[in-house]
Amino acid sequence: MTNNKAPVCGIEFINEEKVAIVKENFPDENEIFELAETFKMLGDPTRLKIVLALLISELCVCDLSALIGVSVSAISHQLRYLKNMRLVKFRREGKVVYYSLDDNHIVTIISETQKHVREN
Amino acid sequence: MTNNKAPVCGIEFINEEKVAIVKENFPDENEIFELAETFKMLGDPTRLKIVLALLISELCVCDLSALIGVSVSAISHQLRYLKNMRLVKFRREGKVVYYSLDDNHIVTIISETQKHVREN
DNA sequence: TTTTCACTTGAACAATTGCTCAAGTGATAT
DNA sequence: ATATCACTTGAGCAATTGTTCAAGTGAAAA
Repeated sequence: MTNNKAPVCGIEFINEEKVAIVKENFPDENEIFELAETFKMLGDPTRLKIVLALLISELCVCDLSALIGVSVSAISHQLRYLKNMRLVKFRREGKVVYYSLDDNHIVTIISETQKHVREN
Repeated sequence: MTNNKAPVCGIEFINEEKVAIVKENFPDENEIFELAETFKMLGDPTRLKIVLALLISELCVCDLSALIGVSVSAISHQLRYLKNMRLVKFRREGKVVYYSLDDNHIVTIISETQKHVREN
């Protein structure tokens, strides 16, 4: 089954069997999409800083703005994103809204990735 | 030191001390940037599929194109990106270029993130 | 009730991203 | 030499992203 012509695109499959084996062991499309979504969520410096901060302590929007150095509005937009992704939760105390992490796995994901960047 | 006026932006710091403590325990700007870069790299479905595939087997550009269902050119562009990020390496065998993973940590990062998406 | 404060929200905008297309490279086959 | 094949590359383009700005909301103080 090696070196057959693909009828549609005209590309020769160098190794159809290998491709088939990989396909069998592949996560389903939906899981891949969710994996990518999770990585994308952490792939923006502002959002990552928010998560890193909340990893240490519960904080209000104003604190996060001062700490990270971007506008309250920008922080709020990103917090909504993270809230929709169910990574953070919040509680209201008078006028102040406190955000905290609503996830157990993120610590491990981040520390594993820290190992990665430190050893490269 | 709580509830002081910030002279510049007019925002009240709800908790300056807490912000200071977080700041002390924060990774430096450069590490945060590299962390975000790593997550961003895995945050695109096409690139993630390439990595997931190479996690199983060494493959050529043509195989990856057939497996993932995007053009050879698109795959090649993403492989260059991943090569620059030193996540993949390649070897030439005649006309065919085989790509494989050049990283040990990525397996752990991905499987930890799989736990995350499966339990949410 | 009115004002103030902490935050949210939607629109708008520039910057970035991932793709396609067409041309180009390097290695083998003819 | 010439052609073919596997892949690379740069330009161009539509879609997405992260931010700002201005207006709006909800809670508490005046």
